[in-house]
Amino acid sequence: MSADSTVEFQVGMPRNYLRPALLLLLGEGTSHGYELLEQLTTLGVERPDPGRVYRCLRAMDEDGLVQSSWAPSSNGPARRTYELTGEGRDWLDVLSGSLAEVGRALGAYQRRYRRLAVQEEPVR
Amino acid sequence: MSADSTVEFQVGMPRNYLRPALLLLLGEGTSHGYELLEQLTTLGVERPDPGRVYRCLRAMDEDGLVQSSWAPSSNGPARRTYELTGEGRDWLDVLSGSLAEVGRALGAYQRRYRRLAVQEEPVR
DNA sequence: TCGTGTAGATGCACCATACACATAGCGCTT
DNA sequence: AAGCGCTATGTGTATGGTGCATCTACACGA
Repeated sequence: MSADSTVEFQVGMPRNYLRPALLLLLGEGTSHGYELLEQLTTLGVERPDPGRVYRCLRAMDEDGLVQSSWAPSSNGPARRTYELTGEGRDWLDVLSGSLAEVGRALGAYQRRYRRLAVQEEPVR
Repeated sequence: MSADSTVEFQVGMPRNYLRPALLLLLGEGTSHGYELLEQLTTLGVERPDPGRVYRCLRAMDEDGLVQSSWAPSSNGPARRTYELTGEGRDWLDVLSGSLAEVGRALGAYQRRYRRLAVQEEPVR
């Protein structure tokens, strides 16, 4: 960085990314919040907020995208396990399509950035 | 959609996408807010909010990422033209890197989604 | 002079996100 | 049995990004 940069700024994952991410994980297999919390890191959610994840799951439950049921654990308290519903599966398809569009836009960004980068730094 | 879906939900562009988008456009050439507003659609910002764009430009001006100056227009009111500074160029590099990471995560998402899609619908 | 396009800007409400914190079961050690 | 750490699920709340409405002002043609 050329300056000291008291400016701090970060870009993040797409808006409302949590829902499609959880839907995908649940599409891969029934699971519970605590486990999903760990698996989210494999989808780009660096340090998932437990509160947000649990709230999101409950919201999707109320919306009928997932179905929940309690299941005992061998080494801890009971778990609320979530299962993808048909409607949830449909939404997974829709949202993955939206994310694909976002991905394409980001691809366009990268191509234009690289074009800019090589023409400004032909040296090196 | 299988159900009536009173549920409406949309994923959007990455959080704080506007800043890197504007920095890229300004990297491609000095411009003014109203023009940038139109060019943003080419970077995935579907219906850019004028208020937000102007505010973002002013904020980057205060942060020293861009430099502004007034220029007369041939067919309308004067324009505040923005030019990328060295620090702005540095931030463009940083932010495009972050966006690349987001893009990679989205790529991972898509691969896993497709794997799921083909294994559940081997027909067709 | 009235409408339309250009150009820039403010006010504000909403909602996603981030962060802190609370609760509780279970196994293990002291 | 008490304390500790891990598992597991939540609630409360502040912050701030985002969307929407609105305002001003200039230029130009009908």
